[in-house]
Amino acid sequence: MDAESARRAAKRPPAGPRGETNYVRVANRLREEIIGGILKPGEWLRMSAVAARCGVSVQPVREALQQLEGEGLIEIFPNRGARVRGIDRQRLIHAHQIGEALEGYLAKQFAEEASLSDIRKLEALQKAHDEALDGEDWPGIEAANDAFHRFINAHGGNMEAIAIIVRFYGLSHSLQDWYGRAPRYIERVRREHHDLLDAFLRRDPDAAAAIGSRHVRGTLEDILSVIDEADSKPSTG
Amino acid sequence: MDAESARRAAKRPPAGPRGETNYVRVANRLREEIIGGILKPGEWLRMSAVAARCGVSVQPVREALQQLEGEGLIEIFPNRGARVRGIDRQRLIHAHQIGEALEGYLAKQFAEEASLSDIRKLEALQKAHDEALDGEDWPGIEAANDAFHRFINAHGGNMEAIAIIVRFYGLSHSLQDWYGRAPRYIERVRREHHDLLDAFLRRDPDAAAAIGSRHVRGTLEDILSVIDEADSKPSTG
DNA sequence: AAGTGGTCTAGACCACCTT
DNA sequence: AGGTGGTCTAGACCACTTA
Repeated sequence: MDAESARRAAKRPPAGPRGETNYVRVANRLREEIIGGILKPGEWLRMSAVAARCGVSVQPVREALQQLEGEGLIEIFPNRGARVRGIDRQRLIHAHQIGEALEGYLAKQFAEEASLSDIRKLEALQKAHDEALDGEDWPGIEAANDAFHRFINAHGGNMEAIAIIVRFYGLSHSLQDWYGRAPRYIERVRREHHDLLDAFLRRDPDAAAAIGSRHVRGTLEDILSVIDEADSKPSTG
Repeated sequence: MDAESARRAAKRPPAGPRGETNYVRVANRLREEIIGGILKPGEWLRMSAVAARCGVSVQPVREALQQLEGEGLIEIFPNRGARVRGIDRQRLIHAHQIGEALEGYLAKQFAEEASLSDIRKLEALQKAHDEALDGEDWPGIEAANDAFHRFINAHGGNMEAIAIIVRFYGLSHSLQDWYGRAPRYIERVRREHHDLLDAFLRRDPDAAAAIGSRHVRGTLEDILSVIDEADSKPSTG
């Protein structure tokens, strides 16, 4: 007896115990697995396999996949199948250009509109980042870095812009384990965060925009150099 | 006999004559109708009705709707239904902020990288815009304006950024019939296009970025003032 | 020519709302 | 309770790829 039959025989708790439907649950699960790197870029998603894994029929899976394609996470080839969208060099560059434009804009907006107490809160977040850096606490570094940028970006309340940025970070998230530990990268991030804070305290929107943009551009350059290095000597495990 | 039965009885031209599947066709059709303003913001989409209208069963419609939700065009409430996403004031502002950031960035990039012959082509596009303006040829004005901006934005080849901008223009597209004909708006657009061209010819990326951003911001301000005006005296038909 | 796997339909099921 | 309309499953169908 397979998992599905067992589930169906087990009375009737399968369909949404709460307000959740199956296709939403499947979409959430696949989204997490893609962003978390469990499902690798380029990997094919066979619908019947996903359906079996989630204990549902194929149709809710199809709907989840359609949603994820709309979000840009996978690509569906009609009558062929679906696979996790790869991140080639071009797409990485484009994503970071978008991030450059948006994070520059949002940093400028923060410089114009943030209160002094907002800036103090941001300083506290950066203090946590500095401490994680000093302790070489890698998960802590990533969390503190995310918190720092999220505080700036979310300040104006533009949820749509944040969604775009989050999606773009999600893209390169699976790469962070590679490039994220280079000492030069780490120290550039620390310095630029402090430069940003200075610009905010000086109330200098143009400087904040320039630093915010350059911050993202620097990340792209670091990633590309790590990729190129790995390409030239693929022996390194 | 209903339309669906008739279609199925008619031999076998229903399923994709080419490489097109039904859910793709339905998604494209709904997307066009939403962006084109045929389906109004806030309107509910009953799945069985859409299915009947497109001559398919309800399931391809569901998949199309999931995709459109992923793209942000509609919102789906599980077990309730789907409706075209409304554009409230907040969302309009947020969309234009994103456009401001991206179009500024792309104008800067164009100023840095475009060849002289590219700029000459852009001048020709603006000449067409000017002539449409002088002739008060409203469809021509809109087409020429789109062509002008598309030429700048597409120059760097960042398809993802263009997709975001197109989506954001699609949002306010249905409003253009209202605000688009105000003489002051029209003349501002003409002047700023020429300012952009000047900045490109001077090879001044920073000026191009500033003008490109202000161009979008000006559009937002015009739209908001028209909306506020309509709000304060709703008698105008 | 068979196999694999995506697509579509019909109908059952069930959540939510109305009476 | 009944109605409306969204959701799910099973199986048929078909496009595309193997021999």
